[in-house]
Amino acid sequence: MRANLTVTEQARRAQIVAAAIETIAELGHARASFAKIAERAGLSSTGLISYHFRSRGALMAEVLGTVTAAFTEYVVAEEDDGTAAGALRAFLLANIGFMRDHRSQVVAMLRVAEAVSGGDDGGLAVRDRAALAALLAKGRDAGEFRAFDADLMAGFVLSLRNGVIMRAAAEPGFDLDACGRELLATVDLATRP
Amino acid sequence: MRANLTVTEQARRAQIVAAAIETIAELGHARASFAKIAERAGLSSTGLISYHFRSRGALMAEVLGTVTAAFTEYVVAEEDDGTAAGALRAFLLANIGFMRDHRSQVVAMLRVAEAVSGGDDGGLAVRDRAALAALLAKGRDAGEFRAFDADLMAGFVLSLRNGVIMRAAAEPGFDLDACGRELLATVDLATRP
Amino acid sequence: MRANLTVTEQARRAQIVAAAIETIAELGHARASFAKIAERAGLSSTGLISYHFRSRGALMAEVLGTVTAAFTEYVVAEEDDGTAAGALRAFLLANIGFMRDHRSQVVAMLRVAEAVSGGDDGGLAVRDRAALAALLAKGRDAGEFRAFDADLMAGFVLSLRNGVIMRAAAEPGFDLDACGRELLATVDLATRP
Amino acid sequence: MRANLTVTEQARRAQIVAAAIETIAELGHARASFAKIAERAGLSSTGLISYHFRSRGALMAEVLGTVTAAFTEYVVAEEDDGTAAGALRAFLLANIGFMRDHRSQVVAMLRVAEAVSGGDDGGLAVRDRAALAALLAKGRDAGEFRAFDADLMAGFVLSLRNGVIMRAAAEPGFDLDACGRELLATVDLATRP
DNA sequence: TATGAATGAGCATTCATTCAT
DNA sequence: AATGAATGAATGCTCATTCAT
Repeated sequence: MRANLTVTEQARRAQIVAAAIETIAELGHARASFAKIAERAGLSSTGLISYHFRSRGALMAEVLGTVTAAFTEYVVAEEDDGTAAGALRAFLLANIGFMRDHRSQVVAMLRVAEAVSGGDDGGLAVRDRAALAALLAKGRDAGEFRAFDADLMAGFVLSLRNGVIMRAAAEPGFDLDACGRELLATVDLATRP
Repeated sequence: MRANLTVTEQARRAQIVAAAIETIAELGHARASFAKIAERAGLSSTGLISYHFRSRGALMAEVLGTVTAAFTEYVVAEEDDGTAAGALRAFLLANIGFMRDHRSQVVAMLRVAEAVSGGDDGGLAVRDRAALAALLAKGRDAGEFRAFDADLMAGFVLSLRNGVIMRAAAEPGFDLDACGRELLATVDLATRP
Repeated sequence: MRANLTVTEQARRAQIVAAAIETIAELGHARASFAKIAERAGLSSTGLISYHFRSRGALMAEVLGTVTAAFTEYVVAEEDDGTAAGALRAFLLANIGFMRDHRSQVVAMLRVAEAVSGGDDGGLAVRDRAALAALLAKGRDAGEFRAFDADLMAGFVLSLRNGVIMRAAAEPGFDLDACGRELLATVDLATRP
Repeated sequence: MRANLTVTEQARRAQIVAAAIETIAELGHARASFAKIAERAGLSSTGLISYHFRSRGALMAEVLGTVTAAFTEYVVAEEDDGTAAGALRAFLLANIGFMRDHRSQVVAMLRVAEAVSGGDDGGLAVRDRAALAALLAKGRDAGEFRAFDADLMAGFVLSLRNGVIMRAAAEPGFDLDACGRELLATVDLATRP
């Protein structure tokens, strides 16, 4: 993580990661071979990918990390009124917005997360879910939400988000905004006291 | 096509499909090679799989079809009080029950669906979602549900179900019954008028 | 080891092992790639080697085993007058004779043994040396040999043999018979009481 | 060629050769890649090795030459009573001593010699053997040794030395001194009139 | 001199599929 | 219907070497 990377190296890595993201979003994790990624990136050899990334897993981890970082930055920018309910709404809106602006990244992220851990969205999801569960528990204990199991509800919310993302990715004319509104209403009804 | 299959042929296909299901559930779609499937099925050659299935895709389609048929049969057996809300509850209960009784089949189904179409649960999902949307629309128009977009809500419900399934598959000690109750309550709150 | 192998399989394996032996004898262990071995064997693909041998290491082990077995059979056929000194002479003559008749095999064996264990002739050598040391100790205790350290002397004898083999392999016009006579005389002088 | 090297260049070459020697002694010739050598030398790029050595073979030749030169210097320092038998003893003692003091260098030398020429110790060995054979012939003709074939006997002596070296390198607790005494006694018996 | 980036050939291995028997 | 042998494309990865700076 330390900034031992030169400018050129950083640029190449970013270029490879970007090509990987697009390839994974289009073909899925398993079919996104080094050859396909190199072709998309305009590299002369798959060896260059190996030169910049220790292994396939390291590249995938970087894909995950890159998208996660971009998403985190995006979420932080969302308005937040201090309530748990507001934070939940902001989280969902951020997801919808991020999906609209960074479609390939989001899809690639889900695809990699699926493949890496074998679960719906990987070991990463455990951390994500724990954070969301903490928020939900806080709101529930403050009386903003009904008495649900926070961990299960966090799983539900993430499942809904994942479903929306994959559907938006799969259906060309999908109305993301309308879906976002319906999603907000649904989650509100499911969580309000 | 169908009527051409001898009894032996049908038995062999079923045996191969069963082995494929278990292999996919354990290793995922990408790592479930013919070699692994043949080994689990006790076959002496991967050639036999190719002999009975035109291609890998055909085998995967059969896996999907087999699980879908088993699930449909399972769902039909559920009690149904004639209301849309009752049918929705029955659908969700059937899913939970089917997951408990046929864990490998369900997991394999999701894994294949993910990989085959690139969507959250494949082209298959479109048909599934349409049927569920019809049910939801019927209930909504009858005043049993609130005024939601039936297609979107169907997607939400299926996403929730998929999430529960994958989590139950991934976490050994997961309490499927408790999750089922929370899921029913959540869906009820999200859909009631 | 069990005879689960069909006739065809055994023939192919033998063919591949033979090609491997010639390739290793000519190029050495490191440069004897599957591609070179397959080419020499007239195979259409390196995949066929992987089909018949679990890994490169397994092929090399088979090479070692094949030559060892052939050598053992050869040695057993040598005359033996019952004395340790006679057995030692017989062992050396068998080595010389085997080298003359199976030059590539012997060279390949040494090359593989070198590479596999990193030593002069591998973990295999430990067993070989132990057996020879036992013979030497028996002869020494019976008064046939002088009072040497049997283990060290066994190493000396094997080193001499290896040197002769490698030299015979490297020098086209090397007079193996004359060398054999000199070797016998030398070992006799070095071991007699 | 030689006079063109600057002090800096010579220092770099020596540094690289030293790292190569240690790497080869540890991993063997085939696994001592430029990457591993550069890492051990603390170089930032394998390109630097290629910059200072025309090819991998040139580096290996330098490794051989460096160790040979160091060994020659070591041997020359040994006492010598003027007789051939004394010189032979001194040669063997020098080998044992050099092995004890410069283990990595000796092992690397044998490893490279094996790999480079395909012989037991390479084309280098021919020169070494010729020199030793000349000494043995002189002693034989002077009546110090028995009537052997000097060239063959030289090969025997070098084989014995190589065997001792590789064994000392491979076995951690090997008693080099005891082995040296046994070696001297054995060679004495094998060569005395 | 030295560096890091790039190159492309080469590696063993896995894979679904084909085919003769 | 079933087998095992064979095929060749594709995989991620390592390697010595080249080159612009």
